[in-house]
Amino acid sequence: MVERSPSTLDLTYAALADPTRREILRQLRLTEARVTDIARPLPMSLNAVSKHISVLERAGLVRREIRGRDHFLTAQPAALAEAERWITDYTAFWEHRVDALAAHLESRQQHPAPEEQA
Amino acid sequence: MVERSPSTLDLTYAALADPTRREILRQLRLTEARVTDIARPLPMSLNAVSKHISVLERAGLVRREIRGRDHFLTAQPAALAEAERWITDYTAFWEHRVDALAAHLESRQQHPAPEEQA
DNA sequence: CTTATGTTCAACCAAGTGGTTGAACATCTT
DNA sequence: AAGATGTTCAACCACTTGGTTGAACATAAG
Repeated sequence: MVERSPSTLDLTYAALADPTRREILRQLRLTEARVTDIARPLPMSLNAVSKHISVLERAGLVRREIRGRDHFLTAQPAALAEAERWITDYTAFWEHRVDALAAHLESRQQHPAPEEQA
Repeated sequence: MVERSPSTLDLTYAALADPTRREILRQLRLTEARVTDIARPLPMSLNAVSKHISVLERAGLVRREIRGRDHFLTAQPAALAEAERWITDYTAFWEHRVDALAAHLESRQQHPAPEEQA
């Protein structure tokens, strides 16, 4: 019942967990686009797309610039940095362990410890 | 109503979107652990933790090995590869664009010489 | 055999998600 | 002013999620 507000990392990963939202981001790699432009190729209502965009916006992955009645969206790839770093740090930890294991095995192969057996 | 089954990427990002599950993964960096071991430091019931572990398992991020009554969990960092690649590919696209823009501006500023390549 | 330990299953609940439709609001065009 | 276009807001719905409790199941230990 503590209901803390979700962290940036939570929001980012949750936003990326939906294929429609990833598709929207992919669409925004090329250029900015209006809500309607983004919705056109997607197999759902404009309102549904509008909701997806809010999720992306809340996660900081997309920024909105209102010009007249049009809302132009641009992707904010920098917002992915934290999410990427979590994974790379995590896997880096493993690569270190694998390296250590490899080094250990190699050293044992070259100078076999007498009290251990393969 | 088409209700396709969620992709691996969906499952992975959804699994990472919860701080409890990230904490579980962090705990499993060091060594394998039993469900009870994982649950002990967490501020929720064992059953809740059991559910979180299922989510991680369904995403392939954790593997379970049953020995007697104990279920030993090990992290599977390789399962993060696809999720990481999506982000790196995405941001790489941007870095390319930024590089291209920088090169363009620089070449225009410096000289009519078309020698780009740092 | 009986009891304690480790884990899941099942039912429940409140809140969130991903979609819908219909209305409202804002702005551009005629 | 009137109409068309772009977008959000609000209500609704089915489903999922993250938590709970209580029971059941599986195995280890006395």
